[in-house]
Amino acid sequence: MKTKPKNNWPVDVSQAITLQNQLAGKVRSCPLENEPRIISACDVAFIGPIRRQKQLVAGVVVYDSDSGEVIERRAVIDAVRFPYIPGLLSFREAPSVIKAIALVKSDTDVFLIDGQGIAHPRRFGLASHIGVLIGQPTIGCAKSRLTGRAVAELPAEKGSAVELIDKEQIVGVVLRTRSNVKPLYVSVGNKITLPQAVRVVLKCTTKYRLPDPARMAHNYVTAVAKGLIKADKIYGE
DNA sequence: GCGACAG
DNA sequence: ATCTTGTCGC
Repeated sequence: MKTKPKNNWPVDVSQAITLQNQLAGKVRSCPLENEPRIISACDVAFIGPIRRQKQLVAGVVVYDSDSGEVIERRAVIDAVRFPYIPGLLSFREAPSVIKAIALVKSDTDVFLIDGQGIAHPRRFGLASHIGVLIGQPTIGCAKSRLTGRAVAELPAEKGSAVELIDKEQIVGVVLRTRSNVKPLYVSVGNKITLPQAVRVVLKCTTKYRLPDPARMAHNYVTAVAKGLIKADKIYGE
């Protein structure tokens, strides 16, 4: 019989932190070979009222940045197995996101993840964790700050960016994707450089704060969570 | 001990 | 993340 490629997800906080410190050494910020065209955005939505959220929806939207069209999209329903703890978000969302990514048939140049990459206390946020486990390029694209401070005042115009520094290290950038609107926090997830990550985010951001594929992924998983669209596969009971 | 804290 | 109405501004 065959051995199923299974990952060991800690159930304990100290074990989770130890694993992050261990896997952080596998993150690579090497340049992306060719110009990224196919961008796959991943996001998660929770099912039910705030108290009874025992399941979540993890989804992926494969986007062609040349045509602006969606090539493919997949979603899975899974059981929630870890609480939300700042700094340990990946243990709550990554297992399910990886299951959704496994259903995607199209090839992807880079994955856009809703959360931090190395802009994390242990340099191993959700985007880095997913990137290392799937061995693919990932970009951390968060809507708020986890750690670090901007080195300067961020101009109000779209396109402006200032470095995000944490403990003497440049861990990401605060990026204005829309004039006079709260910025995004972009960081390297895996197998990409920070300048390239910023370029990708700006390239697929048109009229909203979030990059188009990220926004589409968010709307998609929200619709599945509300039962308006069917999931491709159900794992959790 | 106090404040901060991705989704 | 989720709950939840109207309101201010381009």
